[in-house]
Amino acid sequence: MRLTERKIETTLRQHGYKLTPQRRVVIQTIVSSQDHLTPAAMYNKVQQEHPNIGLVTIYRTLGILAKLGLICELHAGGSCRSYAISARGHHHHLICSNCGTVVDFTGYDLSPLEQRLFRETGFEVADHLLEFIGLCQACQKQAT
Amino acid sequence: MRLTERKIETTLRQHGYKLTPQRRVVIQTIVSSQDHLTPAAMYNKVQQEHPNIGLVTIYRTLGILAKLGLICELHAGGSCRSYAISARGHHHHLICSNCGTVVDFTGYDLSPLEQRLFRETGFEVADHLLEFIGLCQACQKQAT
DNA sequence: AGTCCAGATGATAATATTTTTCATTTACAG
DNA sequence: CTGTAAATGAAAAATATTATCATCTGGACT
Repeated sequence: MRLTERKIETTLRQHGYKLTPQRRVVIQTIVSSQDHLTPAAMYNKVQQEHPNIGLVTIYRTLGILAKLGLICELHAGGSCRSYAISARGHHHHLICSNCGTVVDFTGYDLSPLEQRLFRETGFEVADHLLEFIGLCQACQKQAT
Repeated sequence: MRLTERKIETTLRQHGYKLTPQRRVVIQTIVSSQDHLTPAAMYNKVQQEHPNIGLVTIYRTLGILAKLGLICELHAGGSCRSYAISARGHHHHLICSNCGTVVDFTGYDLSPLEQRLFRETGFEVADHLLEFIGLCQACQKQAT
């Protein structure tokens, strides 16, 4: 279950951020996008309807949303500054290498592995990065 | 077991790349480094002993080594253009968020999960990205 | 050891990306 | 409605990355 526009706006306010029209546009754009967006890609999308919104605002807004955990930074696609709307709770991502579609999944627990790693290496694992790259169903058909 | 200088040099030759002194320096630097290096960081290291090696060469060499799978691109650290020497065969990384040390580990198989994802989402998974971020033993003690 | 040439290098320029600065505007608490 | 702290856009600055090109060199071949 992905976050809704409303939920994101509430969270922003709760953290003392103002809800400007520009921020609403950025939020709406990322919520309604199935794939992940770089700042530049989002700027292009946003420009079509709102030519007065600057790239800097996109950067700033994406930065805030990422800091609050409302959007997720993806690495497996081309760019490393690429964001997708977040799901509630802990989850991981499946990314289509062809169309960029991002699908979330939950229910995979890495803590047994983290414990193994602690025993074997002494590393105290604090976080992890897990993404899958492949072809979504639609793009598989297309390739046939 | 990490790749050795010799193994990397052999592979380079096998692929038709020349073994220049500059490339030797880059290889030696990354092989002897415990942590991951960005092009800029490697440039700084290399500059101390070899002030005549240009940053462009660092970029080019790291690009080649990455393409041949001799070094691994890491994302979990600060930068997304950060490389560590590769281990033989399929493996994953543990990265210390404090000192940057990279430890490889093997023996963790994600294919059951990939199969589950295929059943549930229809995604045909081709690759994955798995990194762990935490504190290595030395940095844990230091923090105490 | 000497020759040759595809490939490599470094300097420079060009391009792309991200962050800073700052005067002006605006959301929203009171 | 007002005051103010925060946000915005434009421009500049700082970083990061890639392309161009004249020159140089590793290594295959004698």
